[in-house]
This record gives sequence, structure tokens and C-alpha cells, in this order.
Amino acid sequence: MKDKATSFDIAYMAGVSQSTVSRALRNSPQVNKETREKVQAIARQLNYKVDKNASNLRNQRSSTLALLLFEDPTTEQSLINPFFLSMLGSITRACAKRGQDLLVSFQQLSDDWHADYEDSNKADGIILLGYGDYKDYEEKLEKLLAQETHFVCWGADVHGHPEFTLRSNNRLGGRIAGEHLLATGHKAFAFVGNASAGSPEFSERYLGFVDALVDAGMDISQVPQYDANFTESAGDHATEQLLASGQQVDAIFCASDLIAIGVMRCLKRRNLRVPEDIAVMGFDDIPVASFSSPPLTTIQQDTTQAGELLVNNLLQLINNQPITVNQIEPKLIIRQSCGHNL
Amino acid sequence: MKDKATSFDIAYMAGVSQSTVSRALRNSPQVNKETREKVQAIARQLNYKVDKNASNLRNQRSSTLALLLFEDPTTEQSLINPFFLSMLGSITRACAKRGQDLLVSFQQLSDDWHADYEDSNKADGIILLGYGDYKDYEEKLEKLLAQETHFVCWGADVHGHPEFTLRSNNRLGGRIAGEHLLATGHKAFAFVGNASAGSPEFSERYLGFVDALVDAGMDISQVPQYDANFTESAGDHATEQLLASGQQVDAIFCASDLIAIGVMRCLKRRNLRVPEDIAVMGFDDIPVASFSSPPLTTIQQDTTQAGELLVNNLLQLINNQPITVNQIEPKLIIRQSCGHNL
DNA sequence: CTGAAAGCGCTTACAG
DNA sequence: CTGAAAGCGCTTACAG
Repeated sequence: MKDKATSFDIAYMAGVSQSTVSRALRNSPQVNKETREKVQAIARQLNYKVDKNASNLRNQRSSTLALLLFEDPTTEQSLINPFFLSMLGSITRACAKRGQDLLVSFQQLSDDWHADYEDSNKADGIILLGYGDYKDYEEKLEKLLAQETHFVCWGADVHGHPEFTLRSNNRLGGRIAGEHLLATGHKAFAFVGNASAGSPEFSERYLGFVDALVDAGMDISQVPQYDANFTESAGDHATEQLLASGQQVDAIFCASDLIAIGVMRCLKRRNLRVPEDIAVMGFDDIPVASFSSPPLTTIQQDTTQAGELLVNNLLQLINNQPITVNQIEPKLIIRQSCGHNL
Repeated sequence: MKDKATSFDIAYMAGVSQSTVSRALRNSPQVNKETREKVQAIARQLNYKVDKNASNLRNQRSSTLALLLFEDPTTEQSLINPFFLSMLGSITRACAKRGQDLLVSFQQLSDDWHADYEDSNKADGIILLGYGDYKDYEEKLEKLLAQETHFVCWGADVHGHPEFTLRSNNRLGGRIAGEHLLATGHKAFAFVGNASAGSPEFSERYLGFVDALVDAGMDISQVPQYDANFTESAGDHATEQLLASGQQVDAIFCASDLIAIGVMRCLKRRNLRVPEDIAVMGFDDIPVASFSSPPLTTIQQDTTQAGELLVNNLLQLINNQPITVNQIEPKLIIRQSCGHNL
């Protein structure tokens, strides 16, 4: 390993002081143009790069953001939820755009992940992503709050700090789903997905769905809801229960695409056709949604936009700037699992 | 933001020198047990964390690895290849296991991504992942080599340094695919995927496939090969060409799952049944492979193992240790797209 | 416009 | 077993 050049090496070669080198490299306007160019030329020639550890130490900031992806250990396989995977991609891109490095880490919900990223100056702030029961989540959030760590999170409420959260307008998304199912001529509905306080996003989707049905004059007590966490197999299992109940249903709105895929798998096994016998609608628009058979009609969450906002908001927080956007808008993606509008 | 505690604060509170605090926190055996425990208790109480920038600066290493995911800009959408996404997951996990942080970055193949990660001491080494034409790739690799950067990469040869590469036994994988297609009673084959020097992995798969056919006494000149990069639409397009050629074929081996999915999409559009009319086989075993219709029979690359080896090998390199494993073994995953063994 | 100097928070060789 | 001191490579207030 050849020794790395330092600013002193450049100073020596350029015949100036190390201070001047430092200024020249940072394009300080107070350094003479010629000096600056000379210094920069030498730096380039030596393939010099500012030592990040030294400059971070000096500046007391790292230009690095940490992404904590926590997963519920109950998940089948160690497969990462595809929705979060898309998020990861867009966050990475957004960081690059903003000149930030991104430290990525996967955590079990049970771990002590409140994490020393910021405490140890490895990152200036933290982005939190993950499903799981939000109640376990809460105390960790409180801890971050107590430490005055800079952070933003997806979906979960931060007690007393709505600006720290970014989420979809889940309620509207649920409503749009309901309206589409109505518009495609369906009459007997079910919802598959947890709808308790531990799953606030799913609950909101459920509520929005109900909003649409109520507006259409339906009797809500007739709309069964089956619990399912965010997995395929949970969707499959819930559908078995639904079928076993004997309740007649011609459309199922699922709290996520993964659940919807599980639902369709069960329906296929039971020789029920989608959408002819039962329509199935998802939420998220993950990549597999377009590959399922039939391709899944769903409510899209724009992960590109979400990733950019998450990064942007965190940076605003770090720099003590106000945050203005905390919500992204859902969008109906019509494919084939719900039939056509009448 | 409350001020962070430093080792001096602890020293003051514990009534010892800062040197001793530093030693105690690192569990140095040369510090008295009582002193050590006292210091550690105070550290915990203050929620003290070693400043990474300072310790990295002092130690001249960062305990951080950088992952460069480069993507070919020709890719449809900004969708990340699912195979690399799985890799990302397993690399992240492997890093955590080894006490390393992971800096993630997406790069365009055209960028100057040889990257200053190591030069600027942000990372101790680099992991390279990505499809694209390996010829563009080569000169960047040479540059890394010239800089004596520590790095490992997936799939691509590093001139003169086989130990820097980790790959699947692609040739064996291709052979297994060929043998399975033969065993399921197929007789007329095609290969879809680039098979030029720019795509060494695909080429190897093709060669292995041919090996199997030759061993079965087939006339290779009868096996058409259609170019396709790693995308769905390339697979779709190649299939159109194949169909237009009029050549009769009852089995298509695809260089990747994504290609295979595109091939099946085309076949479905053309009212050809899979596997009854034409069998389709993929490579990778990405998550969507099991969701396609019919579920895809494919050759699995074990991403968990690959991720662990990549991290392990890079760490070996950084520590000047020898590398012993450079290849992972492919595995046949039988689903429904090739029919059953006879 | 430039330089000498302090200091960011650690780790560790040296001395005791 | 412990302490005083040097030094990792920067940035920037201060002085000129």
C-alpha cells in the first residue's frame, strides 16, 4: 500500500503552507486564483483525497446518513420486504444526489438498535424503515428523542413530533381502493390485514376503505376483516379462514401486495378465479405486483418520491430547517386482478 | 443537542487519566479490574460512545466497507436488479456479523466510480457488484489495482488476480440446466442471453449448457443463441426474433430469471403454453421466480453464501490473509416451467 | 492573500 | 498498573 498523500505533501510541493492547501482545495475565495489552481493540480496529480476521518473530526459532522432497516423476525425466510427494498434504492440515490454517504444496517426489532450511529459521530442522522408492531417500536423512538438524535421515520408516529414522520396518505389510498372495487361492480367485500393500533398504516387503509363503502351506502357490519401481518403466507392463511367462514365475498382488499399475492395463491388453490369469482386488490405496487397472475391492481406508494423526501427532511432537521412535506399521495394502478370499470 | 461526553469527561469523573479511560473501554488487560469496571459504569451512565472519526483517524482504519452497486443505464426503469438486491441484503448482514459498517452507493457504469472511498479513508475496502458490459468495467478495475485499493468483485475477472473475484460456477450451472431440460424430455433447444466476452457469466452458462447437449450427442449447430442483456424486455424481444425465425424449439434456457420472465411474457402473448409447448428455464432464483406463472424452474445462486464470502474475502485481503474460496456452487430448483422428469 | 498555531477525540509507545 | 505526551490529518480563528 503506497502511502497516501496528505495536505502537507502538497504544501511542500507547491511551496505554500498547509493552511493554504486546505483553503485552496475547498475553493475558498480568499485564496489567490493561481495558487489555488496550482495546489489543485498537484492534488490531482497525487490523487489526493481529503481524509474524511480527519475532516469529520474537525468539523464535527460526517456527511453521512444511517439507514436502519428493521425487520420483524417473524418474517418468512430472511427475505427483505420488497417495498423496503425499493425504498432502500431510492434513499441511496437521494443521498448521492445530496452529497451524503449512506450507512446501511439491518436490525431485528428486538435489538438495541437505537444505535450509536449518531452518538459515535458515524452519521449525522438516522432514517428508520420497517414493518413490525409499532408498539415495540415506540419506546425506541422515545429513546432517540431523549438523546436528541436526528431522525426521520417511515410510517410510524413519533409522539409529539409529526414532522419526524413521512407516510402515505393511507386513508385516501384505502378510499381509492374501495371506490375502484365499487366501480368495477363488486358488492360483497372483505379486508385482509391487521387493523389494530400496532399497525397504524394498515388501519388507516382499512378506515379509508370503509369510508368509501359507507359513502356508497353499504352496511359496514357486513364487511369482515381478517388479520394478516405483512407476509404472503399470512394472506394465504387469512383467506382460508375467510373461505371457511362461508361468508360470500366477491372482492378482497389487501393491506399490502405481499398479502394480496398470498390471497391469490390461496384462491387459485381453491379453484376460485381472479377476478371473475373474486377480485383482489393490493397496496404498495412492489415489483412483483406486475408479475403475479393475474397482474395485481393496487395502490401505488411512490418510493422514489418517498426516499427523496426522507433524505430531504432529515437534512432539514440536521440543519435546523423546517419540514414542510410529511405525506405522499397514493395512486391507483389498474391491472387485471379486479376486472374492468363498468 | 446536548454535548457529547468525551473520554476526558469520564476520566475526570472516575478520577483517572484519559489514557486509562481509553484502555479500560477497550478492555485492555493491563488495566486494573476495579478501575475498568468503574470507568465502564460511568461510560454507560453518560451514554458515552467512542468517537469513530477520532478513533479511525488515530487507527488509520475505519471498520467500514463500501459497496458499489453499479447499474447499466440501459436498464428499464431505475429498478435495481433483484439479484443484486438480494446480494445487498446478504452483504449487509454479513458486515454486521463481522462488526463492519457498510457504506452503500449506486453508480452508473459511466461514472468515475473507482471512487475515493478507500482513498479518503471512509472505507477499508470495496465490494463491487453489477451487471453491464465487463469491458467498460475492466479499465476501472485496473485503476483500482494501480491504486492498490482493497477490493473484491462479483463475477468479473480482475486481470492477474483471480483471488479478487467471487463467482458462481456458471459453467456447471449451465450444464445442470441442460441436463434437466434433457431429463424432462426436451429435444430442440435455444439459449437466450448474451454470450460474448462482455458478458462472461452468461457466456459460461451458455458453454455449460452446450457441454450437456454435446454429451447427449446433440448437434450444437442446431442450437440457436439469441442476445439479450439482463432485462425482461430483452428476453421478450429475443423471443420474438426466435419465433419469427421459424426454428422449432421446445425448450429455452435463459441466462437469467429476468430474461426468462420476459421470454414467458412473450410466449404467453403468442399463445404458447409453458411448459407444454415450450419449456423455459432461468438462472439466479430471484424472489419473483417463484411468483411467475408458471413458477420458474431455475438454477439458484446462493446469495446468502455469496454475500458472506464477499465480505469475508475482502476482510482477508485487508488483513493480508490468503483467500481460499472463490466460487459458489449452483443448485437446480425445480418448479413448473420445464415440466417433470420423465 | 497567506502562515503559524490550536484543537477536534481518540490510541498507544514510552516512562515510571 | 497508570499517566503525560505525541500524533493521526484536517479546518479555521487569529495575526499579519
